[in-house]
Amino acid sequence: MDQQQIVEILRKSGYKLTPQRRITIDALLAKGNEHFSVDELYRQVKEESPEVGMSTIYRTVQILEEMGIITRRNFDDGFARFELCERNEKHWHHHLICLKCNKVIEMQDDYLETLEKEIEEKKNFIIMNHELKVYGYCSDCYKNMKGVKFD
Amino acid sequence: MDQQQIVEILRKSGYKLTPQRRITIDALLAKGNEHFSVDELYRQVKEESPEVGMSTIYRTVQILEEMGIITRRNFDDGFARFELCERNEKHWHHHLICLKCNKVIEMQDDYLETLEKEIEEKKNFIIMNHELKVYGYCSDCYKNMKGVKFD
DNA sequence: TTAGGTGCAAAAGCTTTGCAATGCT
DNA sequence: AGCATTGCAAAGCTTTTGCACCTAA
Repeated sequence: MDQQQIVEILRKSGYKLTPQRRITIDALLAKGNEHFSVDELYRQVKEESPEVGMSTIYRTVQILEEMGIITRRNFDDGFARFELCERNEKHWHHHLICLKCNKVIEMQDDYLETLEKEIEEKKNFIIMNHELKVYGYCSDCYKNMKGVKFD
Repeated sequence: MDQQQIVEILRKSGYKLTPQRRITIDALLAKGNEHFSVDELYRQVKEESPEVGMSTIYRTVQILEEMGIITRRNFDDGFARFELCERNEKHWHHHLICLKCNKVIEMQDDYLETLEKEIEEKKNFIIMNHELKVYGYCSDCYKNMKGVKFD
């Protein structure tokens, strides 16, 4: 997703393209695929335009989230973080997390397509993104585990 | 997990069993398997003991989380929610979260059995628990959405 | 007895909002 | 021109903390 596409989506939705919004969009595109907090975005925007207010960033981020351009992620560190959505190449977040060594194994595949269709039909819910965390034991830890093993 | 087990865990960890804590434990057990916010818990506790302070609830919840009796869930709606841990029976957490009104729709079904088998085989990973969050728009919000709609 | 727990109120820290001024379209 | 948008400051929110008093063990 590039600037032009985002601007187009805003226009179609009846939002005005202000300089502040353009700079904010630039700033978040500069983050690439990395997640960012509103404050981090604010500081990056301020480098180019020091007069922009924090509330403008919050309001812009709100709109962009609503439009499905960015998604909110939570890392339980006290503030919300966001990430650019890749709508066409699905960029889902699947993680296998080992309870013993805390290793995080990333899953590239999207196993959930069938599941999604079912949810959209049965629950009447428009899916924009999802996040799956699987907790358990990686093979190494399981091998070396003392005591009771599970199945 | 019942009151006695929880009390036992507290005792073993050197925490005192105060009336406030006992009432709080009763209140969260009354929530069953539903998630609850600290405020919801606070109000339930107040029904029985109006003099209990909010900070006591916060502090008790903190301890219970640390002991592994409850788990924190974040739905990005401004406050933390908690859920009783079920140690032995697998208790999956599936939630549909509306990006607009923050409504959380719980999914009772476990759609992920096939997926699990695949992961265990392909990734050589012993699954103990998982958590799936699906973000999108509930039907009401989607109906009233301004501008571009997605499919 | 005494270390830990409680209630209150105030502080913290992220986020939202009211309002007058400003600026897209 | 008309109405959305902005910046500022103030308010709102949940959550944490300081402190004097209390209490379970």
